Amino acid sequence: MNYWLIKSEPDTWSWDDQNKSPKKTTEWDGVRNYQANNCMKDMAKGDRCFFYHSGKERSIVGMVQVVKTWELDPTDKTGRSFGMVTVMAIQSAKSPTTLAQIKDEAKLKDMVLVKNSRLSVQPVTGAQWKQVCKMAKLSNKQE
DNA sequence: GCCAACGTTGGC
DNA sequence: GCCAACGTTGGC
Repeated sequence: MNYWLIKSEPDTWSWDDQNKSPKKTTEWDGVRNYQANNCMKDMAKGDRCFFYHSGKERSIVGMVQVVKTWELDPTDKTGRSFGMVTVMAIQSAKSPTTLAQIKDEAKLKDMVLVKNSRLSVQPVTGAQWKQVCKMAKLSNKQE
Protein backbone atom coordinates (compact mmCIF):
# COMPACT_ATOMS: atom_id res chain seq x y z
CA MET A 1 0.00 0.00 0.00
CA ASN A 2 1.25 3.41 -0.96
CA TYR A 3 0.25 6.83 0.26
CA TRP A 4 -0.43 9.99 -1.67
CA LEU A 5 -1.73 13.51 -1.41
CA ILE A 6 -4.12 15.08 -3.87
CA LYS A 7 -4.91 18.77 -4.03
CA SER A 8 -7.99 20.62 -5.00
CA GLU A 9 -9.05 24.21 -5.05
CA PRO A 10 -12.21 24.16 -2.88
CA ASP A 11 -13.99 26.51 -5.30
CA THR A 12 -13.49 23.91 -8.02
CA TRP A 13 -13.99 20.67 -6.09
CA SER A 14 -14.21 20.70 -2.31
CA TRP A 15 -14.20 18.00 0.36
CA ASP A 16 -17.87 18.81 0.82
CA ASP A 17 -18.53 18.17 -2.88
CA GLN A 18 -16.65 14.89 -2.60
CA ASN A 19 -18.83 13.71 0.30
CA LYS A 20 -22.03 14.77 -1.43
CA SER A 21 -21.28 12.98 -4.68
CA PRO A 22 -22.88 9.57 -5.34
CA LYS A 23 -21.08 6.85 -3.32
CA LYS A 24 -18.68 9.60 -2.25
CA THR A 25 -16.57 8.87 -5.32
CA THR A 26 -15.20 11.06 -8.05
CA GLU A 27 -13.06 10.69 -11.13
CA TRP A 28 -9.92 12.68 -10.47
CA ASP A 29 -9.70 14.13 -13.96
CA GLY A 30 -8.24 17.32 -15.33
CA VAL A 31 -4.62 16.61 -14.39
CA ARG A 32 -2.36 17.98 -17.13
CA ASN A 33 1.02 17.49 -15.60
CA TYR A 34 3.27 14.54 -16.33
CA GLN A 35 4.62 14.15 -12.81
CA ALA A 36 1.15 14.18 -11.32
CA ASN A 37 -0.10 11.85 -14.03
CA ASN A 38 2.73 9.40 -13.32
CA CYS A 39 1.83 9.38 -9.64
CA MET A 40 -1.72 8.45 -10.52
CA LYS A 41 -0.45 5.65 -12.77
CA ASP A 42 1.42 4.26 -9.77
CA MET A 43 -1.67 4.17 -7.59
CA ALA A 44 -3.15 0.80 -6.73
CA LYS A 45 -6.65 -0.05 -5.65
CA GLY A 46 -6.82 0.48 -1.89
CA ASP A 47 -4.05 3.08 -1.78
CA ARG A 48 -4.92 6.07 0.33
CA CYS A 49 -4.58 9.78 -0.25
CA PHE A 50 -4.88 12.87 1.86
CA PHE A 51 -7.31 15.38 0.43
CA TYR A 52 -5.82 18.86 0.55
CA HIS A 53 -7.54 22.19 0.00
CA SER A 54 -5.26 24.65 -1.75
CA GLY A 55 -5.85 28.36 -2.07
CA LYS A 56 -7.33 30.17 0.89
CA GLU A 57 -7.67 27.19 3.25
CA ARG A 58 -4.39 25.32 2.73
CA SER A 59 -5.19 22.32 4.88
CA ILE A 60 -5.57 18.56 4.83
CA VAL A 61 -9.27 17.97 5.35
CA GLY A 62 -9.83 14.28 4.74
CA MET A 63 -8.79 10.91 3.44
CA VAL A 64 -9.79 9.11 0.26
CA GLN A 65 -9.17 5.64 -1.04
CA VAL A 66 -8.39 4.65 -4.61
CA VAL A 67 -11.31 2.56 -5.87
CA LYS A 68 -10.37 2.46 -9.56
CA THR A 69 -6.89 2.61 -10.99
CA TRP A 70 -5.57 4.83 -13.76
CA GLU A 71 -7.46 5.12 -17.03
CA LEU A 72 -7.44 7.63 -19.87
CA ASP A 73 -9.09 10.93 -19.02
CA PRO A 74 -11.94 11.41 -21.53
CA THR A 75 -11.85 15.17 -20.94
CA ASP A 76 -8.24 15.36 -22.16
CA LYS A 77 -7.99 17.08 -25.52
CA THR A 78 -4.21 17.28 -25.67
CA GLY A 79 -3.85 13.79 -27.08
CA ARG A 80 -1.03 13.09 -24.67
CA SER A 81 -2.54 10.29 -22.67
CA PHE A 82 -3.25 12.13 -19.48
CA GLY A 83 -5.39 10.02 -17.18
CA MET A 84 -7.39 9.88 -14.03
CA VAL A 85 -8.16 7.61 -11.09
CA THR A 86 -11.38 7.21 -9.12
CA VAL A 87 -11.29 7.98 -5.42
CA MET A 88 -13.79 7.60 -2.59
CA ALA A 89 -14.02 9.66 0.60
CA ILE A 90 -13.47 7.47 3.66
CA GLN A 91 -12.76 9.81 6.59
CA SER A 92 -12.97 13.48 7.45
CA ALA A 93 -10.14 15.00 9.45
CA LYS A 94 -11.39 15.72 12.95
CA SER A 95 -8.64 18.26 13.21
CA PRO A 96 -7.86 19.64 9.73
CA THR A 97 -4.13 20.19 9.50
CA THR A 98 -2.90 23.39 7.97
CA LEU A 99 0.11 23.92 5.77
CA ALA A 100 1.55 26.14 8.52
CA GLN A 101 1.32 23.28 11.03
CA ILE A 102 2.95 20.93 8.56
CA LYS A 103 5.78 23.38 7.99
CA ASP A 104 6.23 23.69 11.77
CA GLU A 105 6.62 19.95 12.21
CA ALA A 106 10.24 18.86 11.77
CA LYS A 107 9.24 15.32 10.81
CA LEU A 108 7.36 16.70 7.82
CA LYS A 109 10.01 19.02 6.46
CA ASP A 110 10.66 16.75 3.47
CA MET A 111 7.06 16.44 2.40
CA VAL A 112 6.57 17.17 -1.28
CA LEU A 113 3.83 19.57 -0.22
CA VAL A 114 6.51 21.69 1.44
CA LYS A 115 9.26 21.19 -1.14
CA ASN A 116 7.26 21.36 -4.36
CA SER A 117 4.03 23.09 -3.51
CA ARG A 118 2.84 23.14 -7.11
CA LEU A 119 2.59 19.41 -7.69
CA SER A 120 -1.09 18.49 -7.51
CA VAL A 121 -0.72 14.73 -7.03
CA GLN A 122 2.22 13.65 -4.95
CA PRO A 123 3.63 10.70 -2.98
CA VAL A 124 3.64 10.63 0.84
CA THR A 125 6.02 8.36 2.78
CA GLY A 126 4.79 5.94 5.44
CA ALA A 127 6.36 8.01 8.21
CA GLN A 128 4.82 11.23 6.92
CA TRP A 129 1.47 9.49 6.61
CA LYS A 130 1.53 8.35 10.23
CA GLN A 131 2.52 11.77 11.48
CA VAL A 132 -0.17 13.63 9.55
CA CYS A 133 -2.82 11.10 10.62
CA LYS A 134 -1.91 11.87 14.21
CA MET A 135 -2.07 15.64 13.70
CA ALA A 136 -5.31 15.58 11.72
CA LYS A 137 -6.90 12.99 14.01
CA LEU A 138 -7.43 10.59 11.15
CA SER A 139 -7.51 6.86 11.80
CA ASN A 140 -4.65 4.92 10.25
CA LYS A 141 -6.23 1.51 10.67
CA GLN A 142 -7.10 -0.67 7.71
CA GLU A 143 -10.62 -1.90 7.21
C1' DG B 1 -2.42 41.52 -5.85
C1' DC B 2 2.24 40.08 -6.17
C1' DC B 3 5.69 37.11 -7.37
C1' DA B 4 8.61 32.81 -7.15
C1' DA B 5 8.79 28.36 -8.95
C1' DC B 6 7.92 25.51 -12.36
C1' DG B 7 6.25 23.54 -16.79
C1' DT B 8 5.40 24.19 -21.66
C1' DT B 9 5.95 26.20 -26.13
C1' DG B 10 8.18 27.47 -30.14
C1' DG B 11 11.96 29.69 -32.73
C1' DC B 12 16.47 28.88 -33.96
C1' DG C 1 18.50 20.04 -28.53
C1' DC C 2 18.81 24.57 -26.37
C1' DC C 3 16.79 28.31 -24.23
C1' DA C 4 13.94 32.58 -24.00
C1' DA C 5 9.34 33.78 -23.50
C1' DC C 6 5.22 32.88 -21.70
C1' DG C 7 1.43 30.88 -18.81
C1' DT C 8 -0.13 28.76 -14.55
C1' DT C 9 -0.12 27.49 -9.81
C1' DG C 10 -0.34 28.56 -5.27
C1' DG C 11 1.73 30.61 -1.07
C1' DC C 12 2.23 34.92 1.02
